[in-house]
Amino acid sequence: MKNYIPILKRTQLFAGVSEDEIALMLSCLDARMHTYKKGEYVFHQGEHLHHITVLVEGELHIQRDDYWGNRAIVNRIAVGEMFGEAYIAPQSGALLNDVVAIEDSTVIFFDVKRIITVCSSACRFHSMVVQNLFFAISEKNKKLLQKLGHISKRTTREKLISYLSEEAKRNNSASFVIPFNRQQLADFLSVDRSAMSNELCKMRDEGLLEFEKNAFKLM
Amino acid sequence: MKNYIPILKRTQLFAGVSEDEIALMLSCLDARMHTYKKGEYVFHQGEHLHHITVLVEGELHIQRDDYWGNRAIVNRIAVGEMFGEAYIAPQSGALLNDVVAIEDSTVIFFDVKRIITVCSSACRFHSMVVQNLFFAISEKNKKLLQKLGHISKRTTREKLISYLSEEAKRNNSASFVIPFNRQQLADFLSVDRSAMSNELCKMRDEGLLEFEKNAFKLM
DNA sequence: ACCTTTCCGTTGTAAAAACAACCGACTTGT
DNA sequence: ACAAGTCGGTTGTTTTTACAACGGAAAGGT
Repeated sequence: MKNYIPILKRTQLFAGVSEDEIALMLSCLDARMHTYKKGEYVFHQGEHLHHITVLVEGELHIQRDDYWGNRAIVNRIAVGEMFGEAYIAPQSGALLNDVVAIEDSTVIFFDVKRIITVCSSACRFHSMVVQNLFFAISEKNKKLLQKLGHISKRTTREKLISYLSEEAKRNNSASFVIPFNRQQLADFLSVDRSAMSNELCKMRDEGLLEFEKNAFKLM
Repeated sequence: MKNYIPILKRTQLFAGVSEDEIALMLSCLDARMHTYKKGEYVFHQGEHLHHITVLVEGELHIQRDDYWGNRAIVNRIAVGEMFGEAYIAPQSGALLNDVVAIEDSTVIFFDVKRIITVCSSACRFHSMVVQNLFFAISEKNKKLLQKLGHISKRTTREKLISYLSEEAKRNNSASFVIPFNRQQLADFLSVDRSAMSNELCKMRDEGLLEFEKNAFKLM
């Protein structure tokens, strides 16, 4: 687990905390590590969570399959990001989604109670972690609102424009690379892949944008 | 402001804090009250927030209008609920939505910095408020995920089934009353009102459900 | 080098949604 | 009591999407 301390240091959760302090806090927060093969499930719909999960290697998708097999990628977790903050309240019910490793992945679990219950003087940086978690959840909240902004658009074209505009803005450039292939982007925006592909090409033909694979350029 | 202390006591934010303690904390948290007439904007898209807003009277809608006038109700704030938790992080940018009073409303603003910076011993219950805010944001996070679950369904019927099923579950009954009229529900689910109305009636004719105004019964 | 798999664009068809327009019932204000 | 406005259902048309199926290019493994 110590190998991953440099990665933890760069996470939102431990921002501003030194590696030495993190090492000390690992036991204080009851940290536990686990690895998953590509395709393995980290969590299943219906489970009850009591931990914050930080991804230190690989990539996770939070996804939901409905009764008829339509898959929606609710979110994508990259190295350094975490999962489970939506379920830290005691009254939170069961997990609503599946969490799947789409690459070989390593995660570290932190006991929620240990985090939000400020412990003895042993953890001088504990309050900073609490504040970091605050900001992190708040940010994730905001991201969900943004995604909602995209998906609530009525047509595939509008969804694409909404998403791509934001990516351009986020990268401060009309050219950028998105972290999804076509199928994943379609799932993310909750539309049909072929229809979306079609719409993308129409937009390209109309001169709205250019793309090659995952690299886009807005005009 | 003191008139609303009983209401604050029943909010998530002040759960477990006595009215006397709340009264003491109001100044500690730099609480400020403001009233709005029906239709007035509490916040406009593009503003920067530094406060948590608690609604103590009336009703608010968080909504977004796109370039072409389509309105999406991102969320609905009832008395006792709060807004602004998605923007408490210092790196949070501008507000992405409008917040509108749809009834004459009264809100109380709390300075974010004052909340998350634990103050001196004067506020014995401060840490409880911090923990409450944690759970509240976490819960809101979860609600957004649930709404995403509805909206990411492909068809109007599926969205309706998803939403209504959840309402039934939440009320522990096949019969329940929803807090939206038809237009608001359509906006919430990001679909066309008439198409949705049509679909609802089809589902009724197929025996899937019954309804009268906002009262629904699933079969 | 060959086979397999994945990815992405393309096409045609059927289904569904958006849109516009209208009407009757019910509220609300005066 | 009347006028104006809101609300919800209905219908027909146009636009958009979902779905299924195919093929070529690229990637990956043996």
